[in-house]
Amino acid sequence: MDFRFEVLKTDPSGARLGRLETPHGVIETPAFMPVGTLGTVKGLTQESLEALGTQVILANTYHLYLRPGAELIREMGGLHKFMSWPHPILTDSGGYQVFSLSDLRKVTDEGVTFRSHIDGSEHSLSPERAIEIQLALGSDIMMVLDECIEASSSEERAAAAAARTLAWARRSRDYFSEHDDAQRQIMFGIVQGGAHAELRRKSADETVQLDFPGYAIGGLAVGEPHEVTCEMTAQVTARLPADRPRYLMGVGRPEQIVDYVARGVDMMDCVLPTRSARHGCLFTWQGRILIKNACYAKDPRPIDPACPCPTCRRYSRAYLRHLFLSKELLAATLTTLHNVYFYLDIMAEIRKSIRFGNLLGFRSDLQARLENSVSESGAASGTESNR
RNA sequence: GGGGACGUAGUUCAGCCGGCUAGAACGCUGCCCUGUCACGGCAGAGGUCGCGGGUUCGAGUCCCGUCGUCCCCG
Repeated sequence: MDFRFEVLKTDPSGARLGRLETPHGVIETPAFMPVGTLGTVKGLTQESLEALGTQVILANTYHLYLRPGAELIREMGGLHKFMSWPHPILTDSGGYQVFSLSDLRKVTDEGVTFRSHIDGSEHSLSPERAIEIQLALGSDIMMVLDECIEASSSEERAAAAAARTLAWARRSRDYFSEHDDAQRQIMFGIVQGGAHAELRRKSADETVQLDFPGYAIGGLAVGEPHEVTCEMTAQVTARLPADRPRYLMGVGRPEQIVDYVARGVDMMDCVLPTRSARHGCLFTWQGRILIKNACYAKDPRPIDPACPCPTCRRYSRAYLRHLFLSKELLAATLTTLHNVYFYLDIMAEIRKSIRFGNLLGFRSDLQARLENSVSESGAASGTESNR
């Protein structure tokens, strides 16, 4: 096996500095994984991702299965080769689509039946099939198929989804162990349990029994308050083995990420930096900028004067706003470049602060900076960064 | 000189035989986005219907005048 995870240092907060070796390279943790659902981080080239220092990206089983198809990607030599990304890739199983495409699917113990959002055709995804597809894609880390539910779900509903996810995890593991000929991939189990602490603990314990090389925490940040996300995360990480990576799925905002890391999370992914960029919301060390706002029409400054990213080195807010209002493609590219850089930068700072045993200090600094800028009414304040 | 069209939000236009609290699209302003169906979603501001008379219970809608724009014929 070319996989190895090691925790290099633990911060007083509970945060962990680590490294996850994969056949396609090392992931320094805590890590943020930009989302590239269809084998592309929308708006960016692979060269750009590399230049930004992206360690690992996330792709999606359900979407790639529908188009261009798992077999095609296998024939093309696997996803790494197909998309020319020789670095680590994590594939989500399609479990989230069980949740987000809810009006197009039907869930049973056997698996999920979907109607394609592309052409309406019917497809079924079983735990085994999800692994089979991910074996064809050849991702470094694959996820078991799980059932993600609404944050407001009752205890009964959450218990049922957790039980089903556990049963699916067992089937996934068994199928994987029988079909993993190349042994170049690993699989993570997923903890569910809704917003119910007792269920979260139970799901964590039972999933750990199945002995996965890493564990994900799913079904959070789907509408519940941040404090609840933190509490559920803490309940779970307290029960996960310390020597395995933990992946909190689908989070989060920059200031929230620190809180998750402080609860022992090693990996995260989120569409926020990429989707928000395409919708004109830019993250900076001084808070968020809504670049479409009129106050930036004649603003010659970059998004963040302290940011060394390719966009901030060269382009003004006024120009970016113009690109946005004109619906130019370059708007998405330049803003995504910045937001992804910012997220990776935050992670680098987080790792640095853990190395110094001071994540909580970093956390309060960040909080203070963000609050300061908000009180100056967000937008046009010309404050320089103190980084 | 004669004849004919048209003048309604910033823009392009809808408003049938008179009953509207005058609409749409785009634009404008603001907000949202958390394992991506979605360069998307939501909300808001903005009009004395060219102007002046008249008919009518009631006129953006009908009549007269007037100003403006455009077209056709001399």
